[in-house]
Amino acid sequence: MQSYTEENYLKIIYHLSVISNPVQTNAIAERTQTKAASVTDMLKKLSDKELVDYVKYQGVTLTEKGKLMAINIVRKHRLWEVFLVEKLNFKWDEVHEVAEELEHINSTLLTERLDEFLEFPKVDPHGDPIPDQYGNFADLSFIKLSKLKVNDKGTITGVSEHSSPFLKHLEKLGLTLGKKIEVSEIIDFDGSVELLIDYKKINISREVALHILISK
Amino acid sequence: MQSYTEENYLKIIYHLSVISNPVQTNAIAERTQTKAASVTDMLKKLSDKELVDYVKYQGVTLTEKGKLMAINIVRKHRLWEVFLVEKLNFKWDEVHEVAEELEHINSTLLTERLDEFLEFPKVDPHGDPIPDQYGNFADLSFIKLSKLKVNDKGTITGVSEHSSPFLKHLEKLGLTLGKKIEVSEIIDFDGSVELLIDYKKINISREVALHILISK
DNA sequence: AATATTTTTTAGATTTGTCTAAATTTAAAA
DNA sequence: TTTTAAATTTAGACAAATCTAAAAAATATT
Ligand SMILES: [Mn+2]
Ligand SMILES: [Mn+2]
Ligand SMILES: [Mn+2]
Ligand SMILES: [Mn+2]
Repeated sequence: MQSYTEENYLKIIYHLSVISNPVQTNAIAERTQTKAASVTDMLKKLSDKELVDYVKYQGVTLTEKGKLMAINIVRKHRLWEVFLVEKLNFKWDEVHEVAEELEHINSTLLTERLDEFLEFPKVDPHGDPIPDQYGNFADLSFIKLSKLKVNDKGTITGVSEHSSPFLKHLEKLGLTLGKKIEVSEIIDFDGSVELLIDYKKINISREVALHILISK
Repeated sequence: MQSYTEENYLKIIYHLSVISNPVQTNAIAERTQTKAASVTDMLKKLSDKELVDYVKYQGVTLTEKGKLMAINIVRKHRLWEVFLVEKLNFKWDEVHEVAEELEHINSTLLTERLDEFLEFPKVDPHGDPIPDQYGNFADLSFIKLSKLKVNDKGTITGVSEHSSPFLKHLEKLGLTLGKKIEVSEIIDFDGSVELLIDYKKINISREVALHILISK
């Protein structure tokens, strides 16, 4: 049985692995809001438990066991986020802190029943994929519009924000499901994106781009 | 901000206050599964925080502040139990441990939205009253089945023992919330009670009768 | 009232997760 | 290839929550 703290480390290492592998001490320290020395202590502990492969001065990689645990925490986090938004009418920006706590409730029955209750959602309110109980992610063939580069083309296949103001805004801009778009420019200043749609150029904020899902 | 541990102490002191006031160190130690010495340490800490009035060698009483905190934890515990049973199809003997963890999630928004989602339940799956957000309990008038006389009638509205074996036993006997019963005989020999339920006679031990709550 | 028993508290130690400051290793720059 | 800088680890300390064993206080019993 892992402590709340160990679980947070595992999850953070999991997320950081996507960017760099192995994961460095300082990167973890920054995310956990602790000091490098504390991280070193924890890495030794996780290594003793065989949840990470740790090489002094190099960094850590999750073992298969550690990875499964991390994915399970991510699974719970995202399921709870769906619950909060779909059932309790939280806004997409209100769910994170609470999910950060709920993800540590350990009960397989609870997790699986929650999944069922939510009708097995594939993505969370931010468009992030929800792994199944075995740790497998459905291959989602869409990415956030904000991840596209200049000249990339694609089709709008979903949104990861369901609020009325947001949807109305999209509609007004002509950004509806099935529409083909092309990124014509990305403005460094504010991260906003210029799109080509229906032979017209429009500009959307980074905030909006983050919640539009694109498939190629 | 209270720690998980402090919250558990507050809740336990609250429950024990009903039986004896002030609450004694050993009683708390038994409930928290710790030693008396540990309890003494915690009582000093809670006293410093003005959550309890503590008199050496005498015991503790919750302050108004401490009592409100305790009631809020009880509120969350019972709301989550309702959620688990009503929405996730948990059985009434399966909810306790999970609620024991969920009760520590601190988010007013979450608690109030959950209350609303559940349509403001007045009692939990065991018939225990759910306080409102100000700490007020609806006046529920029930008595122990063991206090009934022969020929007394009533409806099962709660239980005062939440262990899984006990609850499963009741279920097997058909003694669930809402069922109407009548006392047909009280056996002097062992204090067991003969009941009329669904036109059938069943016999329950005094031990069981002590933990069934009846309203007329 | 004196003695025995129970209850509670103190003293000192341990574990977990954290910190600061100093030492060490690795990486980058001159 | 030295020298410098950055990243990481060790050493030693601390707060929270717990423990055991011994001392002290409150109750109960003769
Ligand atoms: Mn967390
Ligand atoms: Mn999310
Ligand atoms: Mn608890
Ligand atoms: Mn209950």
